[in-house]
Amino acid sequence: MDKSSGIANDIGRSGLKRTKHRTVILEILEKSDQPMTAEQIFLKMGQEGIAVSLSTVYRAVESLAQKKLVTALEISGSNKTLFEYNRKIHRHYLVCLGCRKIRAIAHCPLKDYEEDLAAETDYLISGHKLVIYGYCPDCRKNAAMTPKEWS
Amino acid sequence: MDKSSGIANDIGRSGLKRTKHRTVILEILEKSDQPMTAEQIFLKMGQEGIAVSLSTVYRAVESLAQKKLVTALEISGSNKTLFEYNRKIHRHYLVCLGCRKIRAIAHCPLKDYEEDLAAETDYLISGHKLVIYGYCPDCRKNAAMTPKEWS
DNA sequence: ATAGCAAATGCGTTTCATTCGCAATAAAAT
DNA sequence: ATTTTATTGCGAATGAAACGCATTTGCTAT
Repeated sequence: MDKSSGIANDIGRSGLKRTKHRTVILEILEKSDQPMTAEQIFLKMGQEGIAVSLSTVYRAVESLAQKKLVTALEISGSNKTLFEYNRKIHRHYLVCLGCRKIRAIAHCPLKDYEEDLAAETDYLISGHKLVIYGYCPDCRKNAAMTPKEWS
Repeated sequence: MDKSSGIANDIGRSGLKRTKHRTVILEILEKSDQPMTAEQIFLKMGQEGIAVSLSTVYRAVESLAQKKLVTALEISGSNKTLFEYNRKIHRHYLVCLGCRKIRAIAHCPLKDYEEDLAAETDYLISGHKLVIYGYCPDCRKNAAMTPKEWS
């Protein structure tokens, strides 16, 4: 079996034990175009015939997040934590208030701003989190629908 | 009693009943330089000798938030919702990862960016949420301390 | 004012995401 | 192969927030 590349090996290299469950979880996240909740991962594994306990999914995503293999997102509008495969690219999110789909934004408009802010406040800036809310093209027509809160 | 200005009257004008509890809660938030959790408000009221049920605090901040008199913040690092008096100014937050103090930032670097993004994605942009993380001047020296997660 | 009504409150209970304890199991180290 | 150590399963615990319902309080029209 190939041990020098792939997701399973990323886990090994991280210092975590390379278990079946963690491998599958990371693969599921890698394939998903949307961040997923622990429960969604759990259900997906069930569909794929992989028996796993929900606690294990929680513990797996937590350890994978600690090792930076996945990223945990807290995007309001749901009280559930979302997890996504860490593609090692700094990105932001555009959340559709209609269908709740999450779209990643590659461009970061804040690079320069952080420097200005550091100079102004004398803070040591570590990073930032930006989420933008709106309605996607498909949902624009229905934008009058219940505007779910976001702030 | 003055009925044409002040916090109590803001509540009345919002369509909510002007109750003692809601008035006190809004006053507490107005005086606080930090956003507060429901429980902090509850405790503060206790200190001030005002008997109130925690459920009531939750319901009060919820209704006040609905009427836009207070703003609910979900800043990760704690799973508790923070509430702040709505000073009707669009603002962002600078969270110190050391002492967890929250400082408001008046300048918003995203005004132009939203337009570009709308043009690029064909989304109807409603708003955004930006939180910046770092270490305040006091905490910089200890920046090596356990860096609490923020993403 | 005051009676009548809808909204707000208290208190206890419930929900729901997430975490934890502990015994059983599987992965890495020796 | 055997020991060591991390991971898993299961059920129970936690903790923030929501809820049901009986009671009380603020408004509003008389």
